[in-house]
Formats: sequence, C-alpha cells, structure tokens
Amino acid sequence: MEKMSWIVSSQDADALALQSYSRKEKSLGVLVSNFMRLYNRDDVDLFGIDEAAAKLGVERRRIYDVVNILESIGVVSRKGKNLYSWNGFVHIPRSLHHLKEEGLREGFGLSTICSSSHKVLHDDESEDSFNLPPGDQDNSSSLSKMDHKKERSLWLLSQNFVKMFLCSHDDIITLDSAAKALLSDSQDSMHMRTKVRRLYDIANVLSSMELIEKTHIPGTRKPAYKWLGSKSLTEKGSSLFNSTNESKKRVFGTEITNLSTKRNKTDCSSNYIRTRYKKHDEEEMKPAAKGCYVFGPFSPTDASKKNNNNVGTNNNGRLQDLEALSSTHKPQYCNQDVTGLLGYYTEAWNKWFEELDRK
DNA sequence: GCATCCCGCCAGATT
DNA sequence: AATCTGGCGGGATGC
Repeated sequence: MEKMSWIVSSQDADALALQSYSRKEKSLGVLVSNFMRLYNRDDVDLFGIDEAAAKLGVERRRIYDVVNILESIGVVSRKGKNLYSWNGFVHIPRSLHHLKEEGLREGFGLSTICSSSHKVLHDDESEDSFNLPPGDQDNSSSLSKMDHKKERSLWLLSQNFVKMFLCSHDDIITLDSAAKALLSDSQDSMHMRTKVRRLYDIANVLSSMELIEKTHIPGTRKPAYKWLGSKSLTEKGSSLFNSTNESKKRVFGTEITNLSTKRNKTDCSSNYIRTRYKKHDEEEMKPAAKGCYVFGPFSPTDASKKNNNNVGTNNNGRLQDLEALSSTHKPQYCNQDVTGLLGYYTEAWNKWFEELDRK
C-alpha cells in the first residue's frame, strides 16, 4: 500500500504530537499507583480484571501482573475467575509476618548480597498456604507440572523477594543477587535475564507501594533496593495514594498509564480510554484528614472543608461548593470511566446533602 | 552501551 | 471451543 504519511491534516498532526511515547508513564509502578487510587477505598470489596483494565485503560495482561504481585503481599486475593477481592493495606503487616516466619523456616535468613546459594523455596514446602489461589489450597498431592509453574510465578517470586528482605540481615539487595538466589542452581544466563526482568517488575510495584526503595550499594554505582518496611502501613494505606506524598523519584500516579501510543506498532485502532490526570489537579484533591481515607481522590471532604470555613453556610452553599468543585475538576478527566465515577460521586453527594437539608 | 522493563505472543488452565 | 491466566523474552527506551 502506498505511503502518504507526509500528507497529514492538522488534526493528524495534533494527534501525532500527542503520541509521544513515554515509557515512564506506562510503568507498572504508575499503574499500581492508579490501581490503588481506584480501589483503595472502604466501599470496594470485589473487582474484576476486565473492569480494572477498562478503568485504568490498560490491557488485561498488565492487570494480571499487578494483582499477582499485590496478592503476594495480601493486598488482594483471587476469588474466582475474573474476580478478586480487595483486602487493602491493612492486610500487609499480617502477610509480611507470615512471609517472615515462612522465610526463616526456609532458610532465607542468610546473606543475599554476596551469597547466592541459599535454598529456593518450592511451593509445596509451605504448609501454610496463606493467600494461595483457590484450587491450589487443597490438593496436597499437587502435580509437579503445577509446582513447576508456580515456582516460576510472579506471585511466588514476589513473595521470595520480600522474604529475602524480611529474613536476611542485608537491608540492601541487588536484583542480580536476588535473581541468583532465587534461581537455585541454574546459572543459565538466559534464565538469569528473565528472572531479573521479573524482579524489575516486582521491584517497581513494591517501590510504588513504598515497601522498598531504589538505592545503591554503598560506595558503588551498583543499583540495589532497600527495604522500607511496614512502618506506618496503615497510614500509608490512607495517604500513600492520594497524592500528598508522591515519590520524588518518579512522579507515580500523576497520570493514568498506558493511554497514549504503543511503543512501536502503531495500533491506531486501539480503543483504549485515553486519559490524562494533571498533577496540580490531584494536589487539590487531598484526603479527608490524615489517616482518615474515605473516598480516595474523589473525596467530598474538600467541599465540607470549604464549608467549615464558611461560617453559617447553608446547604445551598454546600451545593454550590460542590458544583464549583466538580466543575473545577471535571474537565480534567478525559477518561470516561473516571469521569463517570466523579459524576456518580457528585450525584451521591448531592443526594446526601439534599437528604441532610431535608432533615 | 548497559540498565530498565513494556509489550504482547502464545501455551496451558479453566469454564 | 471459548475464554482466562500469566510465563516469557524480544527489543524499545532511559540514562
């Protein structure tokens, strides 16, 4: 077919200008951040892969990556086909406790930076099957094929990576050393590469959750990760993903990810929802109060705060504030789902205030 | 030129 | 048979 790419309409040119690919915007870390914003709310119980993918504007495949890693630390758990339950941050300390005990039993307490020879967990060794996907929990005579697959799963790799931090005395671990340690005997360089790739994925997610942090081996340029731990996890759960304390390293969560062009193959037919959050908009959407996360970024509390400043405001004032708030933010949301969500909440607030008014 | 890791193919599992 | 899951590694992007 003839190429006519030099003849472009101004619209096309605009489209092209918008299509500058940014790898960072599409990172798993950003996705997790957005995922948290979407689901880290009291009123979320179950969610589906499809739904999450659509709302976050990414392919299903990426959601699998995220939920597998989140499941490894208990934030979500698989309930069935295309169905996960949202457990939230409160489950992390318990999961970490489990992982630590399990890890100690399995010999994860050895040094990991230099040594690469401690035994790798095979899943059937863990009696305690916390968070195992349903269906994996019962068959004790598990098939070796299954074990083989499980052994290579992101879920298990993530758990083992966390165990290394929890059980060893090294608070800094390189992905290389982790890969070696978790690769047991195989020194195959291809396996190593693959394992390291997966560890990057996991590290991105855990970094985004501020469980670990990228750093360097002291005195060298060698990149490594440091365990930040579960300190104030509950506080994190309430504030980490509401934009008040974003990571400085990467501007995680400032934009819905994976919305612009694909990396190479120009799939123009892609019907991904294209969305763009603006940092300053989010900054205006602060949580209700420290440690009191109610509605996530869509919290109505800004409105009520405004009210409090307005001595003697009536509900009309509240509604006006709400309308002002909604009109301030609404145009910024290009993602139909998110906009829909905002609309839903606005409507809910309106109803709530009307109710209050009547009373 | 190495570090990072997105992307989507496709095999295997599940319904 | 259709659909869901998710391991895997090519190769693009970042630094």
